[in-house]
Amino acid sequence: MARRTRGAETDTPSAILDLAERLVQVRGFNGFSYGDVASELGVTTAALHYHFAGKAELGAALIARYAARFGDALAEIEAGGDDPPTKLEAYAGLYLDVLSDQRMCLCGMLAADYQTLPKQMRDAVVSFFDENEVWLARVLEQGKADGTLHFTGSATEAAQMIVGGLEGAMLVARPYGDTERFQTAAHRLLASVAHP
Amino acid sequence: MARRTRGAETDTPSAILDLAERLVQVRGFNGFSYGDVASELGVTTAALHYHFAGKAELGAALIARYAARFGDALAEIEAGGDDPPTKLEAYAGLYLDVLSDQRMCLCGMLAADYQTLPKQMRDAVVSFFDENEVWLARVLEQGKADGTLHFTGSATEAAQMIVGGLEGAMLVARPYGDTERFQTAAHRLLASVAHP
DNA sequence: GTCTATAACGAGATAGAC
DNA sequence: GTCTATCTCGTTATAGAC
Repeated sequence: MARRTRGAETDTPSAILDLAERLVQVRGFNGFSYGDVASELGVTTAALHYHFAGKAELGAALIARYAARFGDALAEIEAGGDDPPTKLEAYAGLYLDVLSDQRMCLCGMLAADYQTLPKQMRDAVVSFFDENEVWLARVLEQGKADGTLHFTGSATEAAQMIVGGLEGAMLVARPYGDTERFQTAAHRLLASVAHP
Repeated sequence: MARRTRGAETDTPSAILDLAERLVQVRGFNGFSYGDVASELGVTTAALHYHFAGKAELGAALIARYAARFGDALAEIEAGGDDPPTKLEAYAGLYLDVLSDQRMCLCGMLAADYQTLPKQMRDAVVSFFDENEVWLARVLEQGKADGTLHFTGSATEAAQMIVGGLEGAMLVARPYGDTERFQTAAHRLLASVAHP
């Protein structure tokens, strides 16, 4: 047969990215190796080097795919046409989905590893946060305009607090293995921009 | 001469802990080696193994010392006798001090590395967060009682949000190299338990 | 208490066969 | 596109001299 049309993880590069993504989200960028990915995939590390020249390139590809997927999810929320408070809930839901899979946000994890990352990865991590904050700030402005949200200071500042707050809630919830803990914190964070 | 009475970092074990602590806070537990500490200290790795049997023991000692120091700082804030809102500001100030030194909170960093840590370290990380939350919850209760703080839900839930929020604000602020960003987020977090 | 020496292993990477 | 084989280096750890 030729090759699957849309089966997502049938090709090797995607399978590598899937495995490496999970490993980074669970163990950190310095906590996994080419060998880990190769053995889980049932190939040798040489095969990995064929698809991704080195760990830096693999890491950069991971962030690019993750950011694209996250961007798609944001666009989908936007297209939903719900009111701003509901959009914020949906946004927090994206984080909850990741945490429910026992993972940390990829870029939150890489933020911890930041000082050890190759340049290309560093810039991509910062861009991820920038994009999230721009999207959130827009939703917050919408809410302020239509009266469904109420907060002091700039929308950007509020957006930065929400991104940091959600990342931190994930970070701390994981050692406790407690998604409830995340949800409670997330609701409190969102409530802080919802009440007059 | 005999040996310094209180010069803090004159003895080798303390010097090892100081260097290792900074390395973990900057690079993560899987981002530094005995070799890094040894070369910075000007000794061999064999000398390190004399003082700390292995990386797991060194890591456990790091958390124990860090938690003790943090506990002392909390007791000092408590002893200050300020009102609850001022105590919360002082608490956030502890995080700012760490971040201003270009470091992540030791236990926040280890929370990211959690899945790769030896058991003894895992338990100590969770205990650190527990102690912080108990202390914060007490301050929040005080504030609620004397009318200087106002929040919905339990004090423990609010405390968990604050700890997670501050850790996340640090986590994200570091890639930006922006302490202002942390401070703005921290003030917003504290404001969410301060206004009626 | 620190050193030299060395063991034992794992990690990232490459060359060249198939 | 994947393999075998190999290289080089870093990391943790130990034995024994000083």
